[in-house]
Formats: sequence, C-alpha cells, structure tokens
Amino acid sequence: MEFVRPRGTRDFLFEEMRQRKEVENTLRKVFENYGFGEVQTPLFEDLNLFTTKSGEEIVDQLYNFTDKGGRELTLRPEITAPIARLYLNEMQKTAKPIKLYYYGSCFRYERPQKGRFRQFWQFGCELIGAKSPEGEAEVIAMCSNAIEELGITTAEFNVNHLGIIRGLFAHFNIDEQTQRKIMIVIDKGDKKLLEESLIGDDPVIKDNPEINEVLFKLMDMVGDSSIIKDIRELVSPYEEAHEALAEFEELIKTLESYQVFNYKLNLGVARGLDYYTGIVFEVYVQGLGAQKQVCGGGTYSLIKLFGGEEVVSTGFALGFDRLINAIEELTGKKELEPRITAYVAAISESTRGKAFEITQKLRLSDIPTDVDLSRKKFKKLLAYADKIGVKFTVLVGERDLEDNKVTIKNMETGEQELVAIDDVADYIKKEI
RNA sequence: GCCGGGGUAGGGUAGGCGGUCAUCCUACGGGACUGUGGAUCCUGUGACUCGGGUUCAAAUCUCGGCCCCGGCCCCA
Repeated sequence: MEFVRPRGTRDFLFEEMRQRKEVENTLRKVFENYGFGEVQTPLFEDLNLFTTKSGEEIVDQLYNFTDKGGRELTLRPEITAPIARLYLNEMQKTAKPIKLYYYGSCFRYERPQKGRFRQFWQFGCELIGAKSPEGEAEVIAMCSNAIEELGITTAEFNVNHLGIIRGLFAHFNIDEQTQRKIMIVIDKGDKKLLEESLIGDDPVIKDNPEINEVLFKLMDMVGDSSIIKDIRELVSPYEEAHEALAEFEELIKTLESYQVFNYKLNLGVARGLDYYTGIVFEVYVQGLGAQKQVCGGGTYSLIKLFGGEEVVSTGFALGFDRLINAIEELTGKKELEPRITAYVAAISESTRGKAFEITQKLRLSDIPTDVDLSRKKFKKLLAYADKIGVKFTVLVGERDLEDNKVTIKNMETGEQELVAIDDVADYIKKEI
C-alpha cells in the first residue's frame, strides 16, 4: 500500500520550517509594534458563516462536511469571517478600536498551481472600530512596513476607494445586478474587455454613454498621488462621489504622514464583494506567475452583515506561501545555519557514558548539542559531525579523561585544544 | 472543469528509433582502518507512477487512470 499526500498539500522539512518560522516571527514583531494582538479561531466553522458572507456558490470551493451530530461545517477558507464571528461572540463591549491579528491555515478546494494550494496559510489583521481614513492609513502602513521588513523590495501597493464608483452608480441609478457585472469586469483588469463592456458595440450599460465614458476614463487612472486632481476633475459633476473622493484624498495625506510613499492609486482594484464599503488595496509582486497577489484588504461592514451593530472594520490578509515564494524569488534560497553547534564523540566504548554527561552539560548551558546514539565507531563520528555541520566536536578519550579533560576540535579550522571538562561549555560559548 | 509539459533507487540523473545483469553522482548500511581516517579503498541495500493494448520481447511505442509542474477559469 502506498500513501500519497492529498492533492494541493505539502510537507515541510526542517529548512522550510525554519524559514517559515523566521518569516512568521518577523511579521509578528511588526504587527505587535503597531499594537495588534494575536488571536486564534477554530480550523472549522459553521458552513453558513461563509455562505452568508460570500454566497451559496462558494460551497463547491469549500471543504465542507456534516459532522456526527448532523451539523453542516466547513474547513475555513479564510479568516476574516471567523474574526467577525469572534467579535460578535465575545468582543462587542471591548474598548475600540480593537487590533487583532492572526496566522493560520485555510482550505479551499481549487486546482493547485504555483502559489496556490488546497491548504495554505494566511497572516492577517483586523482593525475594528477605527475611523476612516486614520484606521486605513494605519493598516496600510503596517502592511507596507511588514513587507519591507521581509526584504521584499518590489511590492506594488494599489489602493482604491470603492465609494467613488459607488457614487457614480448612485448618480446614474444603475441597478445592483448591473453594478455587479461592471465590478467583475473591472476586477479582471483586462483593458480590452473593459473597453468592449463599456464603450464597445454592446455595452453592459445601455443608453447611457456618459457613465460608460466616465467609468472607462476612471479605470484608466493609475499613478501616484498627483493623479488625484484628474480624478477630482472627472467626478466633479457627480455629487454622490464627492464624499468618497474627499476620504480618498485624506487617506493619501495621512499615508504620507505615516511616511508611506510606495503606493499607487488604482481605480481598477475592485475586490468583487459587496461588503467592501471604503478603501480597498492589493499588493502584487511580479515574478510569481499567475498568483502574483500577495495581499488583499480593505474596509468593510461584515459585522453588520452578520447581524451586529454597524462597526467599520479594516483589515488585510497576507498570502503567507506567496510571501515565501517572493522572498525566494528575490533573495534566492538561503543556506541555513546547522541546527547543532557541538557534537560529542566518544573515542572508545568505555568513554561513552562520559560523553552523555558532557552532552547534557552543554545542553543545560543552551548550546545545541548532539551525541552518537547508534554506537558508531569513532572513525565514523568525525565524518558524521562534519556532515551535520557542527562547529565543534568534543572528543572524549581515556587518556584525556585521566586529567579530567577532553579535546575540543574546531571543525572549521581543524585546530584542537585540551580543555577541562568543567570548562567545556564556557570554552565553546566564548568561541562561538 | 479545460489546455500544455512531465513521472527512472531517499535526493539528483543517463538511456528513449523496442532486445545482455538499467548508467552515473549522492545519500544510507557493512568492512579495511584500534586517539584524528572530516580522507582513501572495498562492499551491500535500493528505481523504470499504476492499469490495459501492440509485440516473441516494453523503461522505451499506444490508450486510460493517478500524481507533479505550469497556464486558463476562479480567486472570499
């Protein structure tokens, strides 16, 4: 019988785990510098938590199941909805704003490809109950800070305010279904398709060349903060969009106060779903194939959707596996430090007991130490020590033991020195 | 769900117009070698993704499944 790993899942060996932990800790450090605290929610939830948020259609992309009590459950496909549930269940009376962050795996039944797995990890945050645009600037600044800290220098931040386009829809009385169709086209980011859908022969919105024209121009607006005046000019006749635009402008000002400059305004970022109410942003890193998006987020009123009081929430989720890909793409795979610093080798069988004793001494002094467990002969021990890359080998032989000493061999220089057993730990610590 | 490229010891590979015990490196085990052998030498274990077809004969040709790698769709 042969057991294969389920499709779209991965095993992580020592080196990968080490790298992932490093990235994890870097992110934790940054998030905590901004005052966010870590929370954890279950790996599975009620199915309807996610269907309420995203619609019934997502069920075929979920790992859902009925448990022995007949409950409809699913492995979580993302962590935003569980956080909203957590808030409603136990944090409604907590002083606002609330700053939460999370790290954990999610599951989606999708076709695996580069940067896309069926079990994948998200590192994200939610800022609940802050006001726009301060909260948004704070969250974007943290995101930018975190990505920089990871050494990813080529990330592109794209920021949009959905209120602008919503205002236009309102002005022209566009019905919801048509709105949704347009948003889908915008989200695809395909200029040609957009052109056809807006100002082509068979536009989605019929008999209204004005909005089509305005939308098409708007979607073309991508650039630094200097384009804000073009946007202002374009939407000035449409009062319904003014408030959002003012917010957008204030966000940009605040971002600059936060010393964040590496972003683009991009009116083409849509992020599909209806519950986004304010700014949205996405972060791309080129060179990751089709899955170049490493982060997505925005401001939304999910909590209201779940039946709570209106509380604005801003958050984002980093695609952890894609971040790892991006780091590797940029810096190459790093040679990692050996896990063990010292290896204790008994020269003869008679000194084996002493070797264990010395090993424990080193370990208790916080020196990662290994010792032979398979009764290898001395000749193999040096070869083994060399292979695992230790810096020191402690040779435990009868002759030296007569004076209560051992020989410490520096594996990099080949030099060796006689050291009293009691001084071994100090000697190694000094040399590291 | 669809399209393309793949699947040979634990890891990396050679072979591929069908035809001796399937190549090499590495890793792993054993030995020579008894406090320096981090070496060298000898030696052992270990693989053609699975199933059908063509054939005297299939790792090799053919069809299908499974899986991997890209891409499309989707992407909360």
